[in-house]
Amino acid sequence: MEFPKQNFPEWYNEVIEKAGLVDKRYPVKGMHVWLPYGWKLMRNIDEYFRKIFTEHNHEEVYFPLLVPETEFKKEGEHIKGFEDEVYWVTHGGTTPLDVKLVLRPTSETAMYPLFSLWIRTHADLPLKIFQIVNVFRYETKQTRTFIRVREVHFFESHTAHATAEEAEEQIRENIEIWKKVAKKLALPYVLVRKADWDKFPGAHYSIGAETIMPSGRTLQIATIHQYLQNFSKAYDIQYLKEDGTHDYVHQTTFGMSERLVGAIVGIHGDDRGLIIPPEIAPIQVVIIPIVMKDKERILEEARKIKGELEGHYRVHLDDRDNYTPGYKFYDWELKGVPLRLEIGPRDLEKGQVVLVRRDTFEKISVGREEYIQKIGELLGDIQSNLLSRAEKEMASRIKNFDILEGIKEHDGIAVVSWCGSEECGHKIEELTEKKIIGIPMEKRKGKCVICGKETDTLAYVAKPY
RNA sequence: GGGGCCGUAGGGUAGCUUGGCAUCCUACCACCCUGGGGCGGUGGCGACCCGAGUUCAAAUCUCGGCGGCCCCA
Repeated sequence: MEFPKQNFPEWYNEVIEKAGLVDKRYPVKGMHVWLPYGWKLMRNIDEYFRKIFTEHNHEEVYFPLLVPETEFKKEGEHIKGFEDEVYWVTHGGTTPLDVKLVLRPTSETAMYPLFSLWIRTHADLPLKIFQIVNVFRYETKQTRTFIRVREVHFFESHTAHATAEEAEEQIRENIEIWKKVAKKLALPYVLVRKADWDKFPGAHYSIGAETIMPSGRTLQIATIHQYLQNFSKAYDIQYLKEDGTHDYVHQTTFGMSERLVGAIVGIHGDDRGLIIPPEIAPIQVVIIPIVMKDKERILEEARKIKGELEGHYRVHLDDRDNYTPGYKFYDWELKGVPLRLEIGPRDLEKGQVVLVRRDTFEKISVGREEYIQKIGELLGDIQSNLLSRAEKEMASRIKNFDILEGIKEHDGIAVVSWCGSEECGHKIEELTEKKIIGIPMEKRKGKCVICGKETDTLAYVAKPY
């Protein structure tokens, strides 16, 4: 690595390419190529989404990429929020289309016309589906790999319920799912309710999971939205109740994206490169044979070890002949493999292997009779260590402020009392030159930093990506 | 939204002011030598973002396009 992590923007750009996550040279702005190693990481995350949402009674579907303009424009707030940043398909070949098509920026407008056909009676509810697809947004701001891109690898779940209470219950369930996801990825976060002017276009309210990157900027890594009947009225999604009357369904969504990879890179990495949490690492253990005179004997032993570990862990044997062990150490550290296993002549003699942790660089010699189990313990320990040290780091960047002074310079989240009015909210944003990224669940008595009114509402003020 | 910097082999660069043979490092290929923290040697392959203009001549100057990076709002 050429850049230290302190130099975050440069470090970030360097590590994602050198570690083999993406190739940014694709000649369209805001779009990059996923390389095998990076794609495997993304796919491991996707697989977890499939598992956890299936356990929570969601079913996977796939809707088309193109949405007709007529459907896209049905919900007023939604279209206002997105019309400036969608890609339009205007021609079929050389023939102009009668009805233009948009590349989905998210799939509400693709799905809900079909929801209207699928949902007839209360027996059809709740409906819970998800899909993992690419969405397109014509970002006008500076693009950043994983963090702000024009083609986004996206997860979205959509639910429909009979009552507002059931939709609220779904929001609570989504939060529980998010907690599991965050643990799996070892990501620290805070949950906030978005300010009214900042909620998802068309939503009744929005909840965001926000984390803090090393630059001090916050990154929204998951969003949960309560729509109530805002979309069902626009798309005429009605069901027949037991009493014979009709009502519109109540809807929620949950979205996550490749930003999670950006967060993992930024939050866990160090001066030597990536550190990938064991739970989702493409390779959990890399075996490096230290081959000297006994080349064949050691390689044979390394292959045997690989065979022994394969049923338990995701393991890779680096038997490249043209590189020295030292080179391989640096290489796999850059790629963030959580655990390295060295096997050389000395170990062979003693019937042991050497294990080296990526998070602490601790070296552990362990006998062959117990090493399989020890690896499991170490991987678990690395996972929890990554999370706890990231949580500590994040907590140190969240600071209370009684006055506006100092907030501008604070690298992280400033917590202030706020009366909740849009007027005072915008003043806070203007004076601090930052944004209210949301309202924490936590309440505390105080006086609004702008108008001085008594309040128990707090605001998180930060510079978001 | 505003400002600035930039585009030369796979990657990183020199050359650009003052137009004329494109520099070095790395990677890659071949052979030799090696191996518990980025081995070394010899030889080789490989580039001026795209388009238009000025000119005898453009990496270099002018204009446009595409793309990248940083900072500020």
